[in-house]
Amino acid sequence: MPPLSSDPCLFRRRRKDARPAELLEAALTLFVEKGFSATRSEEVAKAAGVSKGTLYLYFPSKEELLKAVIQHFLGAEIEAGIQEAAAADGPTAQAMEQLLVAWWTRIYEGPASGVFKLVITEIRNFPEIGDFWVERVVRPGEEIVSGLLRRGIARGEFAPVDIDFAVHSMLMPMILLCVHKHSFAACGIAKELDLDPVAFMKAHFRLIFTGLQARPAESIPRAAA
Amino acid sequence: MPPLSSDPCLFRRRRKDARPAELLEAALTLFVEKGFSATRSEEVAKAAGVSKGTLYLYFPSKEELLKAVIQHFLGAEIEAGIQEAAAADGPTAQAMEQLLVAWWTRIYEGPASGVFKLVITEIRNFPEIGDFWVERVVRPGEEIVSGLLRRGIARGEFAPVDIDFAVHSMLMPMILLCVHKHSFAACGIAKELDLDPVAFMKAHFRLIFTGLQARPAESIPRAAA
Amino acid sequence: MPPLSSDPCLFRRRRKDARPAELLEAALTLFVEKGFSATRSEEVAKAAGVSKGTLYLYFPSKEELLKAVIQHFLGAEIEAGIQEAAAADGPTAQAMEQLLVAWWTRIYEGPASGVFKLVITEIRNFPEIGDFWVERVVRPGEEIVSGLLRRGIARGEFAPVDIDFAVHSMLMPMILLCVHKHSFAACGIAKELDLDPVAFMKAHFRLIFTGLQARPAESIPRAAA
Amino acid sequence: MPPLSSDPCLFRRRRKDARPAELLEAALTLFVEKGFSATRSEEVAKAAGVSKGTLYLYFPSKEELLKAVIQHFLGAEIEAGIQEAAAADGPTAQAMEQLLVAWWTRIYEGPASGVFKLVITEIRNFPEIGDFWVERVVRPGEEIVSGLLRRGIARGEFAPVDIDFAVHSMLMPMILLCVHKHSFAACGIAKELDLDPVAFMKAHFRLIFTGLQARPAESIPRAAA
DNA sequence: TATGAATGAGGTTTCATTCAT
DNA sequence: TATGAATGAAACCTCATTCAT
Repeated sequence: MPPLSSDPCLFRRRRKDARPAELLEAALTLFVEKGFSATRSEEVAKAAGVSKGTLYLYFPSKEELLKAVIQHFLGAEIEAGIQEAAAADGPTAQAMEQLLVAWWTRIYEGPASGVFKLVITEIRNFPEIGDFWVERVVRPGEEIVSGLLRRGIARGEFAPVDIDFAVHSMLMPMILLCVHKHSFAACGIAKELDLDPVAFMKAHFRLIFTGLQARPAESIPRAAA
Repeated sequence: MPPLSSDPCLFRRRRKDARPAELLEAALTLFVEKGFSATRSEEVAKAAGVSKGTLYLYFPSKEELLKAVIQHFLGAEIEAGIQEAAAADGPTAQAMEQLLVAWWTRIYEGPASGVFKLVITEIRNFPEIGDFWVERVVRPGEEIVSGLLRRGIARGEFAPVDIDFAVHSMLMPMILLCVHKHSFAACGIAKELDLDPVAFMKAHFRLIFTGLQARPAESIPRAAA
Repeated sequence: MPPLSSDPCLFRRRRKDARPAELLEAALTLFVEKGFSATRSEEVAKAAGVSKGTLYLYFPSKEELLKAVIQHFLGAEIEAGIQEAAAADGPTAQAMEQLLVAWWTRIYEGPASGVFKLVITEIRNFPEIGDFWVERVVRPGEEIVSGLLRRGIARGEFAPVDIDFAVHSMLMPMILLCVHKHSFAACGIAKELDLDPVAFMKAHFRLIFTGLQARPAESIPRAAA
Repeated sequence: MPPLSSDPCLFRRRRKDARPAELLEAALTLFVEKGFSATRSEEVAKAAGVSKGTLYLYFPSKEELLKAVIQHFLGAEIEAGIQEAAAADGPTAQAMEQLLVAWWTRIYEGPASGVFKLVITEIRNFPEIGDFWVERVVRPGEEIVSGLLRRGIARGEFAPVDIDFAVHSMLMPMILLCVHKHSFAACGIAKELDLDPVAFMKAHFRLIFTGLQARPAESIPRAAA
């Protein structure tokens, strides 16, 4: 029998190491569901299986917990997106569609989707959140898409549209989809109005790319035309 | 001589009649800014220029105030949209662009924009809100757009796309624009990333209509093609 | 047609004169039902058919209203009892029974019964009440009964018992009957336990008088006997 | 060596176990003194030596505290009375006098006396109280006395009076004595009118038993006789 | 490290009282 | 005289945070 005592308490040690992540997960779920103010810190502790006091061993205040939640859950998917974008190859529209659908499906289905709602909700109360949100999420995310768009325009695959506007036309519905998942969809209200998110993503990107690929002349007739 | 005396107190009466609207406006501003939970009812009262107690003469509880706020600020713009949509004439894309830009510019600039953020934030805590939100906002709004889209497809102006998806591609950025106005934009964060909302609306609708007007064959090449 | 205007406003005048009594009646009912603290002054006003402000034209505060209520409703029945007691004639037990049953039936059925509950409930919060209560109710009431008891003893009709104790044995159930009317009986709780109050009064006085008329020797055997 | 460590904190544990009783005692005193409505929950807490918040760790609301108070202080004395009544032996009047004086002296002197005033005062506001009051206090109390009365009548010791009326003639002064202790007597008002409660109890029961033991023929002459 | 009893500032709501009309 | 809108002190209750164990 191996000596158990070499680690004073392996089980406790494991629990201890896992605690912060468990607390962050519980906090994310509850903050997204009820909002930061309406969530009691004891609820978070209980959802993570610990007592009120323990929460304060890991986070000095509820507000710090909020900031930690946002920092913890935003990074990974953006990083992954950047890597995959760099590897995108072949016809730009096709590559982008594949990339963006895969990437946003992961975001939509993972915890990051909740962070969008949380940040939108709380940023005016805690503006410090804004800085790293822009730096770590907004700017990298936009750069992934704008880089590929620029490539498509440079190659003559896309019409020379305003890059910023096009990026927003592409991504805003993705973000709202995430927000929707944690507001209306989570209520089970108006189910007949619900979209299949992945099917919508595909249809949306195809519609946008169709618009980008059309020669301007074909597009909407001006009053003057 | 007109009968003046039927009203015992004209000044007080005027104040009394105006109070609910003043309180609703103050409440909307604060609820959108700080969230429902984080807004103290006394703050609302003070912002409306009355005392704590007066608020409760007009609304029986903070929660009822929230519901009244949402009901009060959503109706007008939707109604207006319906009327204008019925009058839309001429080439569908052109008519829609004019209609939607005008309509959403008004929504974006008026108090209704804040209601989107508020509803997204609070609907899970007060599911009763959902019912009239769907009935009075979501469904009418979608019908305005889907009706015109169907007309465009019937006339052969648009490709026969999935109507629901297209409606969402068109409107989701509008909604997120409203939400953005009251979260990131209101913080003054990352100003260099801000869009001019009306210019974006125009570019967005044009991009979408371009996509809708293109014949399918022109659109994104499939891997199999 | 007689000139109506000789009295500026006869109807209003009448109302005005009746107001204090109407308010006092409403206040008594509500104070007895819910307690002084738990009764809102607006409720009293509404029950009397006037507005909150009007109440304060007649009584300077809620507390003064309470005192006025107690003063207003306690006097009459005691006065009447004294007069009737003086006129009581014939065999003392018989005369007392008739007097007491009639007297307490009126008290039980009239507003004075509520005042007992009210005074018991509130005297510790407003000790000023106590002085005139003792002077105007307790002492006169006891004197009516003790006077007759003394007469009965002097005439040899009753055994020479302790007068004070006998008075209390006679009257305490009367008072508790009044209190009961406004607590348990008013709830409709345990109806099968309810007594017919007048029948009980008769039975009670007869039992007491029987005890008073018995010669001591007949009474309860002592341990030493 | 006994296992000490199973209890994480003996001192705190002791306090925690004692808290409800301490709070109930403080609440009884204050509710009886000032009435339920007029007692602030913070006063109760302070009287029990804890802070406002602590009260709410043990009782979910002020109203639940009231119900708990009434339940807590009524049971013991009734139980004891039942036991003693069952053991009562010898001549019924003598046995009853001993039993009732001892029993009601304990009630009068202990906390149960206050509960009478409290229940009378609050039952109309909280009718739920009525059910267990009737079941646990009124009915058992009446049965103790009516059982012994029936025995006395069956043995020919008492005249065949109406049992219910006699029970009330006996007990109502006891109850009013308790109420009096917490209203007039507690004010120090009209001290010259105060009775010695135990002496009164004895005199009262003796008077009643004398009445019960007299043959009806001896009793009050009717007008018709 | 973990607990949960305790705190008390602060939130929502009520209500006695005032006062302009 | 009568009203009822308005006030703000004070009530009930919550909850982030602390700390003794």
